[in-house]
Amino acid sequence: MTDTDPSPPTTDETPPWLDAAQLTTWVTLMAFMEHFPADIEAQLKRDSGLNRFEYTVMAMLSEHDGHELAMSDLAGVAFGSLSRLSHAVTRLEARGWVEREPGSGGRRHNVVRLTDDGLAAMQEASAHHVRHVDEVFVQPLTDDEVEALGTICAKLLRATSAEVGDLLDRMIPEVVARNLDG
Amino acid sequence: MTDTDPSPPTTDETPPWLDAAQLTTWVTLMAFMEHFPADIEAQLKRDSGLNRFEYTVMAMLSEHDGHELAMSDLAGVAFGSLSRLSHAVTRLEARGWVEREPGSGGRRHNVVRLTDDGLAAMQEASAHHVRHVDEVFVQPLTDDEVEALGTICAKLLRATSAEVGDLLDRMIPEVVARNLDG
DNA sequence: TCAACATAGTTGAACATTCAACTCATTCCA
DNA sequence: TGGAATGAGTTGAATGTTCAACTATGTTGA
Repeated sequence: MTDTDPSPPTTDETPPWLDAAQLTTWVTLMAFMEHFPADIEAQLKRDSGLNRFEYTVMAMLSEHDGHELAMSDLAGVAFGSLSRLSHAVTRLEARGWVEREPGSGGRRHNVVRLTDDGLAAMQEASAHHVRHVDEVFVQPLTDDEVEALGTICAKLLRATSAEVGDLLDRMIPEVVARNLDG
Repeated sequence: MTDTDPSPPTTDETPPWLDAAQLTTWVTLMAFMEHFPADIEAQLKRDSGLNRFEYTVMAMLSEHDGHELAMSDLAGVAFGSLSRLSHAVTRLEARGWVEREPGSGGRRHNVVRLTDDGLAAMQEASAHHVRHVDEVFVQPLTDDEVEALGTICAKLLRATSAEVGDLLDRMIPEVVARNLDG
């Protein structure tokens, strides 16, 4: 595989490292990945004692019919592994915010349901969260930037995993429908 | 505080939840924050047995004069807390890739230095990493998208923390200089 | 009908990060 | 000179995530 042509990149060989513009964005993105999620976590922890994953789990439950979802489906829409979800549900169960139930009907899938306390906690939590998201996401960006960010993240996500890309494509219309007229 | 005017938002009250476009991007961003860093981690772990933070620490050391940096400075440029860094350095030290040294000169700051083994490991690691970054970041995006992503992440970052925004502004010219002619 | 396999979920141990407590040197100023 | 206070760094316990092993149900096909 000794490639004697040093011209355009896209070969099997090591690609060149980033140019100035790419490097600037890459470093910014690294900083973003480190600090932005941590900021969201901190707000949730402070205001509701929940971490980001637990909040997402509760939010997804609260949006769905009967406030319940099968473990695997919930893991998918909350973007986590089944194991991570199982541990998280154990913690939420201990606080009385969700309960496990052996699969309704013939299905052997276990479902998780939000309790009344859980729903109340969720409403309280989301009031704070909405304010924070407004501050750190809605206010700083123009409409064009919001759109561009969505497009770019979707592309990058698809480059790392086609499955996640597909999951997102299926999920987004549902999320939008649930939130805008549910 | 019963607000009887349901018109424009930006008051002290709870802002409205996201519109369809914002929601689409927000969900995509949540998925991105969950999966993209995990994908980078997985590549580093698989190819070099390092996590993202450890890789960044070693990369920053390898770029600096004498391959050494004071703990606090290193924590800053690697975007982590001093405690996290101290634990990470303990792990890297155990593998013989870095060594601690009581502050050179009069200063009482401890410095960390990359060993020869560490530098070799880093060169091996970065060869794999460069290929992966090319695949999941450079190839999927146009030049305009790269630029837009940098701008947007910087804005969001600044909205969550002015300090991190400032740190980045100071850091980026240095990183670019070190990588393009060092 | 039985064995093999796949799917859904749980669990415990290992590991990384956070948090709060601590040490040690340095500076400030009284 | 001699404390407070400050900054740098370490440490151990608590928490959350991952990983691999495990259970249990369901499905397939000989």
